[in-house]
Amino acid sequence: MNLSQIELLRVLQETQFNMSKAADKMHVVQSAVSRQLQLFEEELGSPLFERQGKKLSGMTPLGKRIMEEVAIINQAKNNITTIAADFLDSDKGTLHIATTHTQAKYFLPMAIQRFRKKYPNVNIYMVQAAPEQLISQLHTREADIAICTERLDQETDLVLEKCFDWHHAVVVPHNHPLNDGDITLERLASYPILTYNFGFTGRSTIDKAFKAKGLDLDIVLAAADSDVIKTYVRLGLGVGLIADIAYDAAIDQDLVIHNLAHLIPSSCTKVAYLKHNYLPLFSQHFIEELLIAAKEFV
Amino acid sequence: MNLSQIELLRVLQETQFNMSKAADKMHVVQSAVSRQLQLFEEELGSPLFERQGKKLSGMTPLGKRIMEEVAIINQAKNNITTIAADFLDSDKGTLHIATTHTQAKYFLPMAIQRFRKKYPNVNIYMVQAAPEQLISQLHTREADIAICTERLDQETDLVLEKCFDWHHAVVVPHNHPLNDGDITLERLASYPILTYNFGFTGRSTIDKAFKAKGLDLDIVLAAADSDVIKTYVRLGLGVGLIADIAYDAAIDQDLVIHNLAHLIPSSCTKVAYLKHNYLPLFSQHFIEELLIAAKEFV
DNA sequence: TAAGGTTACGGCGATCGTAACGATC
DNA sequence: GATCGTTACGATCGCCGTAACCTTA
Repeated sequence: MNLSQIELLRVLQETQFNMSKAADKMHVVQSAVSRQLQLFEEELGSPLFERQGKKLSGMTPLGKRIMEEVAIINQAKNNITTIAADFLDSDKGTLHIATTHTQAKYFLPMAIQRFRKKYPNVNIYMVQAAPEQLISQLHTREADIAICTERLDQETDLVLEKCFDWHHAVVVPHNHPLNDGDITLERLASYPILTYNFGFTGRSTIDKAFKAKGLDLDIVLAAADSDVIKTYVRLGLGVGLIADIAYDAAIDQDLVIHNLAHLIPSSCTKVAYLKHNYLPLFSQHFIEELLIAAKEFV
Repeated sequence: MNLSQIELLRVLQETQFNMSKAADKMHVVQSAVSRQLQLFEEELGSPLFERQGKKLSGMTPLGKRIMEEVAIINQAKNNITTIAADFLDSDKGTLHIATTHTQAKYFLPMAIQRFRKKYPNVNIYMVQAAPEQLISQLHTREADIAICTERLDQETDLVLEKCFDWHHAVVVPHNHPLNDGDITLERLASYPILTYNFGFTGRSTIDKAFKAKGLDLDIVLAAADSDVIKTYVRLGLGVGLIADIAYDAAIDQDLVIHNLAHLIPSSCTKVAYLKHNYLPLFSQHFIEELLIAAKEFV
């Protein structure tokens, strides 16, 4: 048994058991992968993968159990290199942040600006993705830190820290009838709606609130991006349901915002990272910066 | 980085940083160890060991931190081979039990006899040691399971399961004056005492009980072994303070036993094994057998 | 001088890449 | 025939062991 065999198992899982792709990822030829897998299975005495013909089609019960240990080993191995690098020079490195558009544009800029000043030699990569992909990016180490609102709570192998609570809001042009009188969910539902894609930026909370009142929404446009929504609100397509933090008082003067705190439950933006995963000091400091920025942000 | 380097770190720790001994344990020559350590430290970029001249004298802060990950990797690696072997044939293997004399002689026989019947192909090795060594034997994998009374509670990386409670008792010859009238700690303290070595079989509980009353014990003989104590009680050296479970009604007819349940707090025999350490099915069954035997035992 | 560690060097074997072949869609 | 995997074979490079040397108790 050796570490490349252990890593191979992880890569095979990531490539859905495709040896050729795994070979590419590991920078070796495909036949090397084939042989190493054979050797490893031979050493253990039983197959780890189910096979259909020659292709791998899944994992055996033994394989699944062993993957738990494999994941532990890979993480500890990565920790060793990270810890050592951090010890050598804790001001240098790379920070991969996975987040959604709304957070990247409205919440993160302040924290990132300050962080850059403290750590000019840290490269920041911002990975934008849908919330459901953020978690898998943590697991595949494409991202070190994930920041978002949805879908983080049920994961048991993540460390979560709350940043700030926010509410949804309506944005409409100045001449819109919604600007007169109280706003209710019923009134809102009578207009064409522009809001986030499902799974984005508290969309599930929106749906739940309307559903609880038996209201159907006429969603004419769904986007991952608050700015896209605002653009089409300006064009008169309907009323925009966005995060209140996505309204910029300076730029969005041509739109009127009405907070829906009393109608739709608040959402919470959180930062997440893998449990048992060593984060370099600068990453830990970035999280601190984030929490400070969050307090000022609300 | 490779697995033998990881294992080397563990072995170096076990040998108190002696490369020559580590080389022996790993079945390679000493120069190979020297080079592999150099290579590994070079790869990480900083030394893991403190040095006095050429000799290793301790671990650097970095080294200590990295040893945590090393321990995780080694354990997971061992788990992989154990799981695979267990999957191949779960009725075969080796069980290393570390325990003290009292448990081995008076508690374990029944459980072991039954276990042998179920698993005739499992080799049982009984490692006898002082309680304080049992834990380190778990860590070094000299033992899979430890059974004893003392010193297990504060360890956070062990899984503990309670077996049974027992009390201390006095054993004296038939003609001894203690056989007449009530027994008190004060009366006991007026006789020469024979009991366990410190650290063994609830000795600390005994000391605490007498100390609480301000009594000094005149200990004429301390042994690790209940039978040694009984032998010298028979020779008239004094009164024996032993575990009640170490009195065998059939064999010890020439001695009178008085239970001290009302004078000395009870002790608890526990079974312990490493957290996150995969135990083969037969080992898990042995523990179950142990718990059943414990219920019948009291 | 014994015990512990380093360095240089030669040999062996593990593992890789090339390449030809087999299977499955 | 494109994709995916296996097997055979030659070459290379990593790692070990031998051996000579260094350092400290």
